[in-house]
Amino acid sequence: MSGNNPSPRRGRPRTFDPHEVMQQVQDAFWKGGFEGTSIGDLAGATGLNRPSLYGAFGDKHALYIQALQQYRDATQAAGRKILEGAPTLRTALEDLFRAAIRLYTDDEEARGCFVSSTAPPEAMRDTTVRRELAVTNDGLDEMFEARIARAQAEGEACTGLPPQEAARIASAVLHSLSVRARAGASRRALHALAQSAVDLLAQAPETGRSEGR
Amino acid sequence: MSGNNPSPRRGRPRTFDPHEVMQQVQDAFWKGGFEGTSIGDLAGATGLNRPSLYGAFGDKHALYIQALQQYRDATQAAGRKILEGAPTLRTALEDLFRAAIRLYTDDEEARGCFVSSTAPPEAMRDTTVRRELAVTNDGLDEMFEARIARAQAEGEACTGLPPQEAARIASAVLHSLSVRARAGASRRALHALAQSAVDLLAQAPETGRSEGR
DNA sequence: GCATTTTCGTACCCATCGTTACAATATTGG
DNA sequence: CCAATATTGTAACGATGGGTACGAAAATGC
Repeated sequence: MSGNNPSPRRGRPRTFDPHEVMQQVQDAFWKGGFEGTSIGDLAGATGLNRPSLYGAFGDKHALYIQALQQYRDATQAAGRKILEGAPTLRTALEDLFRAAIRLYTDDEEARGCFVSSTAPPEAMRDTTVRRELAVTNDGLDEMFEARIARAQAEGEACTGLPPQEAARIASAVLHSLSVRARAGASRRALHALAQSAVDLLAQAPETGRSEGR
Repeated sequence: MSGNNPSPRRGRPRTFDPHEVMQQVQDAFWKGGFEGTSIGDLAGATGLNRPSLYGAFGDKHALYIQALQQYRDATQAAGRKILEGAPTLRTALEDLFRAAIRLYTDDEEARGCFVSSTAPPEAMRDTTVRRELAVTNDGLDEMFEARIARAQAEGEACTGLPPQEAARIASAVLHSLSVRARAGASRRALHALAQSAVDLLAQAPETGRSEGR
């Protein structure tokens, strides 16, 4: 309560903010993948030198795993907030897909989702990465399922599919948006796919179908 | 007509079949990705040495591009045949997704689709890879669209979506099956996702929905 | 048999990789 | 002001990366 610094540790103080550095590490891995990004690239992206990275976060593999986790925690928390904040399932899905497309095509760069664009090549030889990838996918499924179950409880869902299955279709759309964004697809094309999926997953109850647009 | 060899070229003859070697190259890249697979790995997988690989196919990048193209040509030709051979859209999609799942989980290995598991990390820095990825995605979309348009022409489709949009949802399911397979999802889980997608995309015309299973 | 052509295989080149030793620097505790 | 502690930056290590030079080997054409 008295000092402003919560823990003034002994020794020379750090000249960087670990969370900010991890964000820059994530961006570097996002562009080049795990194997395609060297420690030198990470040092350049963060502004600090190799030994500092090792001292603060561990080796390259630990750095990458932490980046995966930080990305998953941040994006899925934001996703849940978007889904919960929308009044209807249709607008919830529209808002979430719109946010995803913005994230996947930021800075006019075709970068896709960080996890599903960089983790798969490592997942076959690296069981830790594979587990992180699986946890990320499961998190997406559960995120959608919670919102779809709520819509059904409110007498709104009209898919014909149980919430768990509809949720996995929604995750599938995210997977596809990522691959297509990474391939350079236009935002217009990505939005078209998202809108088709919304039409399929959140058909308005009273009207037949394909009324909203 | 006289000689059995069509073109007995001069010089020492090759001791390998280029197409078979390319298949082994593809398998090696499939497991480790582009950056994660060294020329030494390729030499080990094919049984021939580095200079022979260079002489026959070019450098590592050219090797990878050729593997991408060969995979796309083979899988999409097989996919078209499966789709066209099925009597109804429902069975067409079921057969194709079943074949994809078998391909993605071959040998009990969680390998996913070769292209969408290995190309994305390179696609941001390598425009050739990005183009190959885009061409592959477009090919998938067109493959599905042709079959869905035929179903609609036969008075069968009942999605409410135009064939082009429904086709892109079907491609999205393939993208997701690949990521999930690479993450180690069980075949049961993959088949469940595929079945949900079929129920959504190929609802039987007379019955309401979710009748087939 | 001999020149020509193509492939094979060893051996090597240089750059870069991930990682770490070590000395200099900057802080805290007393 | 001095010991203790933690970070910083340079410089180096061994290993491995992609790519290639070059002579030996195996075929054809004459």
